[in-house]
Amino acid sequence: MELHEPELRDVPVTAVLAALADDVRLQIVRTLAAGGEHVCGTFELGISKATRSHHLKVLREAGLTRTRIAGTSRYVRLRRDELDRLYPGLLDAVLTAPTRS
Amino acid sequence: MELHEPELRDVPVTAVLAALADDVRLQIVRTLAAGGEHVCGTFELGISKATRSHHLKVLREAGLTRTRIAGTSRYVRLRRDELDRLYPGLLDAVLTAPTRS
DNA sequence: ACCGTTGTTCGACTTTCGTCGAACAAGCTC
DNA sequence: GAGCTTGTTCGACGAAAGTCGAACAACGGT
Repeated sequence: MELHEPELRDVPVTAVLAALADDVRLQIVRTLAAGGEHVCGTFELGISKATRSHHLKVLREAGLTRTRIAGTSRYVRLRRDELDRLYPGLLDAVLTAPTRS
Repeated sequence: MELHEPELRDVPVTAVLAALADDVRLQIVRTLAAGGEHVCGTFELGISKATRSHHLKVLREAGLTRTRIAGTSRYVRLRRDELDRLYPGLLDAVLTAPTRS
């Protein structure tokens, strides 16, 4: 399986912002921001696995996450260092924002 | 004319991000970031005035801009101080991003 | 009062997006 | 290999967003 993980500098800012402008994806990012790798299936999102797969794809193709395949599972992690370097303050601003349901 | 200009803290982060996640609106924000007030009609956007009006409304209702009415013109300005206070780094990160396209 | 300017609002249309069930692919275990 | 688990892909659907022309409203000037 070929995973499309673009260079962050090749992704339009608007695509990065659009990826973050969704409640479900923001919840995923918040979870990932705790650090480390997370298995796709362990997110508590209240959506179908098809939709979860879709959102994770959006995040990955926006350059926000990286995915490692191991067996039947996929381990996702936030590309925090790269994000902080290219968009300093962005992630922090989004993550420290109040979690209005 | 009643202008809807919400308190920034009452706007969901996702709405702020969504407002910024559009090329036309980002161009408007970049122009406004130069400082001062700008008359609606002076933006060079290559779109119809109906569409321009729509985008300015989105920005205003996302808490990003403030509009002052004077005669038949409207003067728009960026709510930079409030934005920097509530989302430190966000605007800078977006504005310093390469202007691809 | 008339006309031009400025900007909003109203359909209408097209495209994009979020969502799901079903089918599929790949791996693990027995 | 059979069966289970994990996750993606494929339509399909409804909702939302971007776009426009046309109509409208408000103001200013002559």
